[in-house]
Amino acid sequence: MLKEERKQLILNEVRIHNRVLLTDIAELVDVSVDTVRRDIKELHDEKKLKKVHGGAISLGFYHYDVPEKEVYSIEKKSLIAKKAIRLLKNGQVVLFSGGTTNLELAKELPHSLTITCFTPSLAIANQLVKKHNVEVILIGGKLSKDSQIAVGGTAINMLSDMKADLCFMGTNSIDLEHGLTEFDWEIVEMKKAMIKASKKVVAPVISEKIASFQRYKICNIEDIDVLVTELDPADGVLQKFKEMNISLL
Amino acid sequence: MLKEERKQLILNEVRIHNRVLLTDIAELVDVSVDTVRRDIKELHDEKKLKKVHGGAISLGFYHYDVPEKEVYSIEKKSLIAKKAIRLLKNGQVVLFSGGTTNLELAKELPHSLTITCFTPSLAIANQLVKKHNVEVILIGGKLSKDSQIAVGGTAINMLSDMKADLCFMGTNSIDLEHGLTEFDWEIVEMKKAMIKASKKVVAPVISEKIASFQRYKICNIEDIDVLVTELDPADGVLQKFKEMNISLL
DNA sequence: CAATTTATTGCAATATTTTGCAGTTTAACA
DNA sequence: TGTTAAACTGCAAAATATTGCAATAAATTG
Repeated sequence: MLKEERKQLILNEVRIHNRVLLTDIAELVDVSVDTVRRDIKELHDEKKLKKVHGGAISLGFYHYDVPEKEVYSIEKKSLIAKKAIRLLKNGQVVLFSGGTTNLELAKELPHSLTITCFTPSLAIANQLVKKHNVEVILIGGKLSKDSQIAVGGTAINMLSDMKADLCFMGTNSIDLEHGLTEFDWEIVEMKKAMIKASKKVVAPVISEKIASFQRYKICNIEDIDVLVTELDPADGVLQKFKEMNISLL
Repeated sequence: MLKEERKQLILNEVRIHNRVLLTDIAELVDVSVDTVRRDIKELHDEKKLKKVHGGAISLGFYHYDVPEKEVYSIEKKSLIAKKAIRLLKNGQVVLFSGGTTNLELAKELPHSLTITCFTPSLAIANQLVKKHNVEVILIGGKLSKDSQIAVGGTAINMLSDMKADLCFMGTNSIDLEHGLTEFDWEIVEMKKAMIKASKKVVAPVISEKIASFQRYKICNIEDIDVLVTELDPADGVLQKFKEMNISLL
């Protein structure tokens, strides 16, 4: 393994977990702790992370402290992303909605994957363009200020002209009875159009969002084909979904 | 095996695996490591990959989290931006092409300004959404990898349905005889459509780009209404433009 | 076409970088 | 304050980089 590669891996680990232990990395890439220590020292000098006793932590984490909850949710999202990526195959056309879980998914897409991605989300497009083998197609329209997602007629029209193999539908609220729901009507319209434009709908969600609902409905639970959570598919919380014939990951 | 063949092979390996080892390539194509090293050095100089100790890694991989690339001659661009902003009035509809000068313009837009901005550029949209009183409308389409601008039929269609008050047309080459020119045909098509979609065309350009031209033509000099440079409007370089009835700023 | 230049490639000598190890020092924590 | 894990130092082996050079192939020129 190249040194630079190792350094990238360390940075990525820090980004996902906010901290790394020298010993973990050493074991992971099978080099001595000394080497990892030197790598981290260099990254520290490059101001890419903060070296601490026993390992390193992310710069952002150190300066303004992220609430504990947030840290763990990044790890959960990363796990969900890794699971969801297993659904992707070369040559597919994929539609990404917005949301932080989908953002993590976009970040962690392997560079070797050759797919075409449609997205109305600025943040996700920013990540996708970094992947050399991913063709990115921006869905245009008025940018909703808070979610940074293109909404409105233009965007929905563009969606009506396409059919994706897969849609990663991020969501804030999912509930057995109420289905997928949102509080912003413009976003609801977009998401409805996205579901219509896809053969298969995948919902990557953190388990804490299960059994919550908002004002406006996007779709029924049955409209979801695959549910990806950070939990084990055998977890009790998910069994009702399984009974409704939704694949779990 | 030809040298260029080898270089293509190396690039391809990097594209797929995100890294190559000198020794692997040397064995694969049966040349000495010295030769491979020289090939990789050239590719590095061409900025096609990043040479590292023991091999090379892909640029995208390396720049995992470096969103902001340093802008060349930022002071001049900032001055141009400040001048160009004087052309804006509340309530206007403005079209932004890509380019670093336009990016600087987007960054420096005052928060008090209430305008509607259309842009096919990811980087510029990123800046514009930060301005609370700016409504941003993303022009969708296939994202060109290097320029990060939406191009193609969808984007051009969207432009054909609109009329902006003003268009900030960034450019790499401007010349009295050849007009505005570009080397990428897809971008040329977009820029043509943008000019057609605007009542008034403003070209913010660094003076060093004056009197240079590329392969493909966007428009004639006369199609430009206002030329904004970092120079004093009385500067000798600009007088020919004044004679052609172009406003200087 | 012959002569000359230029580009490409491999090799050898030397320099530099990377890495792991051992010994010592420093910092964390109960 | 003593114990332990981690950090630092210097060092040597291995891998990689650099440089100059010579042999050969390819292109250019008169």
